[in-house]
Amino acid sequence: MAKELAKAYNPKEVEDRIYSFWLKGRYFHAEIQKDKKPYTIVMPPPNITGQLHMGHALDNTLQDILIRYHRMSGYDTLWVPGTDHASIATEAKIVEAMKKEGLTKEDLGREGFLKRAWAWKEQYGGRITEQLKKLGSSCDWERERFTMDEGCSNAVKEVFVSLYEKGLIYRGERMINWCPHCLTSISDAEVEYEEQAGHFWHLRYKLTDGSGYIYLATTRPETLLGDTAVAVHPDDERYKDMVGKTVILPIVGREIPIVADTYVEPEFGTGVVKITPAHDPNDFEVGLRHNLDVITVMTEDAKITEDYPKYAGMDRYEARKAIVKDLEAEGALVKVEDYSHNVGTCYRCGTTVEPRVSKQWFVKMKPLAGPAIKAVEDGQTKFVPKRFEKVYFHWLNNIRDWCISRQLWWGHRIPAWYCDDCSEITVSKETPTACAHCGSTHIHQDPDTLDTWFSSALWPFSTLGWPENTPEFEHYYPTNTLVTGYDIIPFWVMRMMFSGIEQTGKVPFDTVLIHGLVRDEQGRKMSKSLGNGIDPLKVIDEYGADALRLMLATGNSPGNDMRFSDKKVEACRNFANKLWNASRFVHMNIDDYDIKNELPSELETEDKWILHTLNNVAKEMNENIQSFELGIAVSKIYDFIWDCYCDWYIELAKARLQGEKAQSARQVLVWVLDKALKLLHPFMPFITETIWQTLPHADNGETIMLEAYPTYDESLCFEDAATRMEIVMEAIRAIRTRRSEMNVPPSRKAKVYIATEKKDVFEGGTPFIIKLASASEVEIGSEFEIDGAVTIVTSDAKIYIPMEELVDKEAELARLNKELAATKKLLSQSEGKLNNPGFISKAPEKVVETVRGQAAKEREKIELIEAAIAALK
RNA sequence: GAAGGCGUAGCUCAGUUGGUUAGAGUACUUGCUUGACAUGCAAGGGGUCGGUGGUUCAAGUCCACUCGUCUUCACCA
Repeated sequence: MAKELAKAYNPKEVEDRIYSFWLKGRYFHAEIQKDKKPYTIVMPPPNITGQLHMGHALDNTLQDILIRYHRMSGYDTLWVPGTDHASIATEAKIVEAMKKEGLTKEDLGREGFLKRAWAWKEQYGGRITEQLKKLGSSCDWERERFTMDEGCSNAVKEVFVSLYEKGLIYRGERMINWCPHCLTSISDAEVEYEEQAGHFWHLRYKLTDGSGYIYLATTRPETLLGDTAVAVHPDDERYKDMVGKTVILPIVGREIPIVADTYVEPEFGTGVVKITPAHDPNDFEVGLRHNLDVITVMTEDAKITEDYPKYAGMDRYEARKAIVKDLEAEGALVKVEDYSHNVGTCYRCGTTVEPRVSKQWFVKMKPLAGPAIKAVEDGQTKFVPKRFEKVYFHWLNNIRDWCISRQLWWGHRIPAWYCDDCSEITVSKETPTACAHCGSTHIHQDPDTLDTWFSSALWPFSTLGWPENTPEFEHYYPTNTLVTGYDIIPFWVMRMMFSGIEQTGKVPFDTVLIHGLVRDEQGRKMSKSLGNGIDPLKVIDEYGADALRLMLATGNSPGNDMRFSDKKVEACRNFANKLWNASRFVHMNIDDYDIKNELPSELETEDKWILHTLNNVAKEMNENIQSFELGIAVSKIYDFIWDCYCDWYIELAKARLQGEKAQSARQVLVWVLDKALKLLHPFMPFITETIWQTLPHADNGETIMLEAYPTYDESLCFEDAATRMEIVMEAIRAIRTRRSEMNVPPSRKAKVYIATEKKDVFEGGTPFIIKLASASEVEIGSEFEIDGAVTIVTSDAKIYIPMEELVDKEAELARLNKELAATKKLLSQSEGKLNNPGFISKAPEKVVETVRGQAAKEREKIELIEAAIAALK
C-alpha cells in the first residue's frame, strides 16, 4: 500500500480523516489521572461573533504544540476550549440584523431580544470552534465551555456577591466613558485614542464686576453649556486677583466662579481652563474639589438636552457649529486655530467617546492589584518573554477602578435588586423575593449587564467547576501555561491574575507565554478596514494545516510580531513534502521485508552517526520546548530531517541497501524515522500521524499522539563514530566543491587517491565516497605521487583526483597558496589566543581546549597543503 | 511626555547563559532528468551584525551615548 503513496504530499486527503480518527479515539479527552502530573491550558475563548484569523491560528498553534508535547511526555494533559459571549460585539451584531427587519431592541423587549440572541448563538457560536479543528487543535471538546453557560454564570454571581460583600464592588456616580453609538459605558481599557485634526477656539469671558475679560481656549465649545467654573493655577501671578471673582458665561449668561486648582498648567495656552464637570474627566475632579455643580447637557446619544431649547436635539457636532456661530455673534470668540489632538474612541465602533457622569458599578482595584503585582514579583507567575512583566506592572500600578456595568442586555445581568420602598440595594446569588433591608416585596433588578471581561477573568477556574470544589478544579488548577498576544495583557491577563488570587487564593497559571501579532507581507496590521487580512482556512486549503503551523511556529521569536507571506508557507509545505517523500523511500525499501521498529544488534559507523545526531536533537528539543523556545526546537528537527536524514543518511544507506548489510540499514531507517516523526509531531501533527501509522510500530500503539516523546538516551551516544563519519563527509564535500568549481558533471567519474594517517576511517567511508563524490575508485595510502592531479586538502587528508586535461598547474598552485594563506591566518588567530595569558588563565577549560584542537588541525592542514604544493612542483 | 520593541545577506527573519571561521528560508549564479522528492540534488556569490565609545582574555550578544524606525501608555483645556 505504502508503495503507492502519492508522489507529492496532499494534506487535503488526510487532514479531515486524521482529525476524525483522533476524535473518535477520544485522544484529546482528559480524565483525571491522579498518578500523573497535570498539565493544563485554558484556551483564550474566541468571541462567538468571530471568524478564525491569523491571530487565533498563531495562538492555538502554540497551545497545541505545548499540549501535544506534554501529552507525549507523560503528563495528564487538559486543554479546555470554549467561546466568549462578547456582549457588546454580539449585541451590536444582532441589533444590526434586526435593523434590517425594521426592528429595535425595544420592539422585542428584553426577553424577546435574549431569545433571539441565544438562537443566534446556537446558529453561529460554534463556527469558530469548527474552524479551530482545521488547525489540528487537540483540545478536549467534551469539556468545551461558554462564558454564559450555567457554570460560568454561577461563578460570575459568586464573585460579584463576594466582592460586593467585601466592599470591593460598589455603585457610584462617576465620570465614565460613554459610547453614544453603542449606548453603553465602556471601561478605560476599551477606549482607543486617535489623533484627530480639530480646532482651538479662543474665547473671552466677561468678568461680572466689569473689570475686563478673562481669555481661554477650548477644543469643545459645545460643552460650554455645562460649564460651572473657570480655573487657573493657584500660583499664577497673572490671575491671583481674579480668583474668587465671577465671570458671565457667554450665551448661557450664567454667573460662574473663577477657582484656583493645580490641575491647570499655567504654561499651556492662557493658563485658564473652562470647567465642565459633567463632560470631562479632569473637570469632574476639579468640580469635586471645588464643590461645583454638575450640569449634564447631553443625552445618551450625544444630543443637547431639552434644557437648552435653542440647541435641543442637535448632536454634539451640530451644536458645536451653532454655538461657535453664536459666540462669534456675541463677540466672545477671539480667534480660531487649527489644532490636532487625541480623541478617545470606542474600540468596538470607533465613535468618539463622550465622557459622562453616570451611576455605574465599579470594582475597587487598588486592593486587588497589590497581590497581583506581588505574585509576579515573587515569580509565582512568569512572563515569557520577561519584558512583558513591565507592561503588566505598568497597568496595575496605574490602574483606576474598573467600570463593570454595561447598558446592554446580552451578558450576565447584575445580581442587584433595588427596593422601591426603602431604596436600598439587595445583592444576592439567588433571585430575592423581598428587600433584604426592609422586607418590601417591591424590588426590581438592575437592568444592566456585566463587562464581558468580568466573566473572562474567571475563565481559568470557572471552566474547571469553581466555585464547587470539583475533582477537576482540585486536580487541574492552577493551570500551567496561558498563551496570548501582548495586546490583551491589560484586558485579560491582568484581570485573571487578580481574580484568581482573590477567589481561589492561587495564581491562575504559572507561565504567561506572550506572542506578537501576525502582520501582512508589508508589515501592516491585518484589519477589516484595510481588507488585508489573510484567512487561515484558505491557507490551510492551499498548503495544509501543518505547513501553516510550521510557518507560525518558526521564523520569529516569542513576543515579536511576524509577517505573513505565501513564500514562507510554501517553504514549509515543501518541508512536509520532503518528509513525505523520505517516508516513501523508506517504504519502498522495507515493505517486502520483515521489519520491526527496533535497532539492529550491529551498527555501522553511519548508523551511529545518525543515531548520535538524533539523540542530541532530542535532548536539545526537550530543553528548548521546556523553556518555550518553540521556534528553535522545531528548526532543529527540520534541519535533522532535511539535512541529516534525507541528504546524508538516506544517501549513505542507498549504497548499503544493495548489499548484505541491507537489513540493518532498513531497521535504522525505520527506527530513526519513527523517532523523528515523534519529535516533529507536536508541530506538524497531521503528516506525522499519517506517516507513522504506515510504519511498523508496537501493536499497542494506535496513534503517534500517545507515543512517548523521545528524550536523550545515554546508550545512543557515539561520539567517536560520529566524528569518523564527519571526517568522511568533509572529504566528500571537499571533493564535490572542487569538481563543481571545475564544472565536472557527476556523470564523469574519476579515481580518488586519499593520502591520510586515518586509513581505517577512509576505508570505511570508501563506498560513500564512490557514491556521493562521483569516484570511480578509491585508493588509500600514506603518500602518493601523481602527476597532473587536482589536489584537495582537508584537515585529515590530502586527496588527489587525476584529471589531467582539467588541471591547470598554475591555477592549482594559486588556489593551494590561497588556501594556505587563509589557513595560516586562522592559525595565527588561534595562536594569538593561546599566547594570550589572560585567555589561558581566564577562559573556561573547554573553550581553551577547543582552540587548542583547532590550532592543531590548522597546523596539520598547513603541513598537508605545503606537501601538496611541493608535490605539484 | 513615559515605557518598550526593532535595526544582522537583495528580501523575511533566527542567533538560547558573552566563547571556534555569524546562520536559515527566499531570491540570485553555476552544474545535475542521481530509481524518494524539480515542492528536488550538488556547488557558489552575497554581511565592517545602524553608528561611536566602554566593560572583558573574548561582544551580534553586556553597559553608556547616538541615529533611524515602529508600538503601547499618558496627555494641556
